[in-house]
Amino acid sequence: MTGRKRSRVAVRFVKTRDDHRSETAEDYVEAVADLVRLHGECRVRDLAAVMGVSHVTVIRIIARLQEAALVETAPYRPITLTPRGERLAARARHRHEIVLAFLAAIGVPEEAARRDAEGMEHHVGDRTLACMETFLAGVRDRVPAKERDV
Amino acid sequence: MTGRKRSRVAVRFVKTRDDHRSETAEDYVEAVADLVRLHGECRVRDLAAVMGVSHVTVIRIIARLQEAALVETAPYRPITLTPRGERLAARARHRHEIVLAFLAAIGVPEEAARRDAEGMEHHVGDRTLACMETFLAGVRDRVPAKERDV
DNA sequence: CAGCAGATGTAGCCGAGGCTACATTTCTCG
DNA sequence: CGAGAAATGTAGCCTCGGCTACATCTGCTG
Ligand SMILES: [Mn+2]
Ligand SMILES: [Mn+2]
Ligand SMILES: [Mn+2]
Ligand SMILES: [Mn+2]
Repeated sequence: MTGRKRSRVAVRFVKTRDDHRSETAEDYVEAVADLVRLHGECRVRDLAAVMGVSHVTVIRIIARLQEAALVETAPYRPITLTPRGERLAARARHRHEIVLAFLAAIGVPEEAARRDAEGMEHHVGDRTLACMETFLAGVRDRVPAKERDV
Repeated sequence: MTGRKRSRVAVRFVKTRDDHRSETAEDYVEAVADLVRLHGECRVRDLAAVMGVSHVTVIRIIARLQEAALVETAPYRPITLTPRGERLAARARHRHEIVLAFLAAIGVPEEAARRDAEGMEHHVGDRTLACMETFLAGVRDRVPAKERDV
């Protein structure tokens, strides 16, 4: 390690920074999908309220997501997902749900689980996700649906 | 004025952004502590190698951490932790170790666990951390040290 | 159907954290 | 001792994602 190039350890930090680069896209398409499902349409103001940022921040981010062909919008019009956006939203939601259910399964209280899952989800790789699913399946086996609450 | 109608959901995203603001400090003081323990001192080039960034990035970040009274350094000299920095490093390492051990305990392979833990750790709140520790204690109970491997 | 309120867009600021290119300092070693 | 290499620092550029202030558009409602 002494005075060498990029250490083996560095790949972890590079991966984490990479996760963060995709995080905004994932959270936004997920939010767009939710808003369309819940309110029929997704407006800039809705996203601003959900994400807890100003409408200006939303506008700039949406512009980039349109560049990336994840959303479609026109001036003063609602925001919709492209097929690519839909697919990303579905993947993001699936992973989000598993992480959330997993935290609940190990006993984390509802609200804390929701809060921590929002950040953790973006760092959960395929292997970890698979282990969470296996764990959840085990819990379901041991405790049949009838006896579970929530 | 713009963000008056912040939804209840927004607190999760605000919390996640907050986690990210403390992330750099946590990872850097942890790395400084590790390097001092392993090599006797921590130089800019070591941090650059470990974090996988250029030395310029390290210099700027270290300057900010010094502002925050977490590290101490002088031009062309090694970097050390202040008492505050030591405490933060200890907390960060403790949480990091638990998250890593927890992932291993649910069956995530070594390298994947190390990679995912590096990002996940910063989003693990006290409640979640406590649940992970409880889970680990349970595993240790059920499978005594001698029979555990991997 | 006109005006106004609210939604959306634009301009321009900020800090964090990436980078390259070049300047300066330290330190090793012949 | 005194190069020259390696380490460190500086200048200046970039993107991302925050923000406020102000401009413009849309859609209601009186
Ligand atoms: Mn998220
Ligand atoms: Mn993160
Ligand atoms: Mn760490
Ligand atoms: Mn980390």
